Amino acid sequence: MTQLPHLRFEKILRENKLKVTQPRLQVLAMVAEKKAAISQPELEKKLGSSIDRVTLYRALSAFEEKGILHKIFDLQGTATYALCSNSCTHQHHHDQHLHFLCERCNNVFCLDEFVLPQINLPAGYTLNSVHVHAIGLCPSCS
Amino acid sequence: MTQLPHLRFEKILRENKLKVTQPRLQVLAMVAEKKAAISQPELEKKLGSSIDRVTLYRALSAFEEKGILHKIFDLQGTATYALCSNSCTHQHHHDQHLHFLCERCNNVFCLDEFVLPQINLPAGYTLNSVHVHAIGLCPSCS
DNA sequence: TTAAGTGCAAAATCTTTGCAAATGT
DNA sequence: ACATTTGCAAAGATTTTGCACTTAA
Repeated sequence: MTQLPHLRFEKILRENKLKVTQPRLQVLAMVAEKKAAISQPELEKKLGSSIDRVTLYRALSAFEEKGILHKIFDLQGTATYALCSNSCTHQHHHDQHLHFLCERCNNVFCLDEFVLPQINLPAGYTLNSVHVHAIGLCPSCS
Repeated sequence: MTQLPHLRFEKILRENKLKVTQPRLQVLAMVAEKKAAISQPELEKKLGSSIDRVTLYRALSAFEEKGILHKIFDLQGTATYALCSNSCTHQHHHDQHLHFLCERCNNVFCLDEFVLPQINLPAGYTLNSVHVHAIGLCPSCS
């Protein structure tokens, strides 16, 4: 967290046996830069023609597969991506997630530090993880 | 609930100022028939060529707009649709929702009757509604 | 050196739009 | 009779695939 971003991303890529390439570093930097989760179209717009659309798709799926990013669907059903926090181990990754979806600006915020409540299910269901989407207005839009 | 399905759907359509047409009745019947939420591709497959793909899209968006169906995104991000329960007023519709997403069969189950827990948010956020996605194995897959 | 990753072109999906014909009230 | 809805064709958007060239290790 305190190291230079560039080195941090290199480390993440190496740890996941992915080659360190310009496109991947650019995508990670752009995802990290925004406080909220970012969608493929938004990334594409911001990256302009510096990397190919297909490369972006492939980078995002590789990152998702490795658990570097996690994918959240916003209110319109568009996939958005956010860096998994440091505390987000592979275990934890599939566990608790609290996301806030703003109805006005449509941003998705990950509130990892907030603990989720217990969920009770009918008999017969096996529970593996819980995703909570809180919907309303974010601080900027309130 | 006790009336004939066909009449029930006619009533729903009339109440929402939508004309009672064959395509709409077919879609509603098919959604009601399945216990889990159903996706557009699945509906399209089941309906075969009896109604046009475009008509299906339009029916689904009309129903969603009127609050007749609600839309849930499954684990792959595909939109699925389920009938709002009778107790699902326009108010309530935007409130509490507990959905179970099965990792194995990928079905989405609405567990409307289960009460959602209280969610605590950081200062600055205005909460309007909460969607909980419980993920695991449904009774058939457990 | 060589396996992995990139970019381009093209295919495959998925979703929307325009408009004339058909249908419900 | 008239506004709504449908079906078709076509456009637009999104995502995936194949393959030759490039690049990181």
